[in-house]
Amino acid sequence: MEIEGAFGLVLKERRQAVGLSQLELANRSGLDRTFISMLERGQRRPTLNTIFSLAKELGVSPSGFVKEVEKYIAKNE
Amino acid sequence: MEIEGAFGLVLKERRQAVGLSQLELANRSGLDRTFISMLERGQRRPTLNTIFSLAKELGVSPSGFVKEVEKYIAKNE
DNA sequence: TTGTAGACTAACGTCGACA
DNA sequence: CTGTCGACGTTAGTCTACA
Repeated sequence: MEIEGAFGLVLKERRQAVGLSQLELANRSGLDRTFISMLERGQRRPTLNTIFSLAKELGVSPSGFVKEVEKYIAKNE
Repeated sequence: MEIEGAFGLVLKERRQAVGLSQLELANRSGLDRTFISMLERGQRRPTLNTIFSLAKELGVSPSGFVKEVEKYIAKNE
């Protein structure tokens, strides 16, 4: 499984778990809503700074976030 | 401390610990040597995919790599 | 609420050359 | 071995708008 695809799924999963809409997450993280939409669909690759911004609002550490991505990739080899 | 600065220092530290030159790391990771130079100096922000490529050659998981960055930032607040 | 489209700016990442 | 420079193509990330 490709990295950006796994990242998108983990992002969507965590965002919904926290109960935020894409718009709310966008406003809080200082990112654009349409960009978050593309991230969730695996159409964009986030920089490290973007990962930090998103993780903060999702109540997880950046490394914890990345770890979930790794697991997702490993699970779907 | 800024994210990219911390990332650069951790990258340099781990690369030297593994005993690779920037050129060797570049060749193995499929990235450009001058880009790695800029990363180490905190002048570029890596994407998630770049982090995965580098971590693989440095013998650490991507999340472990990011965790070191977090620690570095926390230590120097 | 989310996806998509287009147009845009800034930055990522490559490459060759030289100190 | 590493930093830097300039030039370049590609993509991250913004913004407005509409279904």
